[in-house]
Amino acid sequence: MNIGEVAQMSGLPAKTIRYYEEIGLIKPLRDTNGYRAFRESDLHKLAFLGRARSLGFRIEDCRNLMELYADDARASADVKNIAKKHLEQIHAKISELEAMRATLTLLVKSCAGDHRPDCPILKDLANDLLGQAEVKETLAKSA
Amino acid sequence: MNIGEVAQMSGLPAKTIRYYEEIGLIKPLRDTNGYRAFRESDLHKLAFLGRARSLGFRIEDCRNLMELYADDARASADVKNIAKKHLEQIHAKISELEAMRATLTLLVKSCAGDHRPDCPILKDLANDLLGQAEVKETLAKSA
DNA sequence: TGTAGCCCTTCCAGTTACTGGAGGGTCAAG
DNA sequence: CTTGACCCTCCAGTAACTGGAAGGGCTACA
Repeated sequence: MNIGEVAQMSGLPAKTIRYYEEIGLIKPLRDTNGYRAFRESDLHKLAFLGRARSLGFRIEDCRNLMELYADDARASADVKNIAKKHLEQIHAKISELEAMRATLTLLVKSCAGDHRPDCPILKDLANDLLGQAEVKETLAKSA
Repeated sequence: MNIGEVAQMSGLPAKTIRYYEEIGLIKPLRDTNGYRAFRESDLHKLAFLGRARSLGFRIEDCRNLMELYADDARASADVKNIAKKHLEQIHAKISELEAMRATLTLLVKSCAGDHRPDCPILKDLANDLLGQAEVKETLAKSA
């Protein structure tokens, strides 16, 4: 199979597939004309990678997961650990984003959004630091 | 003020402050010894940037927001639009992450996590593509 | 006056996971 | 024989920093 076919079947862009080869995730054969010759096992790996990436696993996690997949003597605990750590990071990211969302939602609601310059969003961005007593002191000292 | 002090007060790393100067977000003066000499207005801008970044605004949004902040004739609608677009992207990202979380949570729960190789997580990753009828057909044709 | 230690400078490289594009071979059809 | 759709490699760019090397400046203390 040429790269176009595997791209089609795996849903990954050809560019990405070349990149995965470059970083050693797959090792397709080569035809005499220099074209990559993908075996079914390569396609399988690409599918695995696509699925893992769509679940947000980082490339290095994907590499480890593929190694575990290939290792008949693996312990499922190793797989589970990778997944659990990833899940924790997802939790953390969601929390972070939800905090942003909460603040931004309030700010957007409170802004008139008309032709006038008065804007609670800008006020919030500006009035963060310099109202703090600690910073005022520091500034006073250094003056 | 030297960069160390503003770093302290703004909570931003000195490296980041230098970077912000490099991309033109701030323009501190220079002492005769070549050290950056920050005014209070620079510190104010850095605080603004820090706050905006902590709400997840991209640098280019920050740049636009700072321009609007400096423009007495701004329309709050312009600010609100930037914030609304950003909020939408946060929504989208949260949804994406929540989908991942849902799937991963199930997978992690279903994995024994012991010394045995059997692992539903790896099964899920592997059994995505090659079970699909469409791909089977394509493979059959090209064989 | 020397030197230790911390602060500051610039510049270069690396991070993540691709993506776009230039410049140029290959192949199948008409 | 040319046209168009493939394929190749290599280089650069993305976002927003971060780390580190190499070197100069400043203050304090012996």
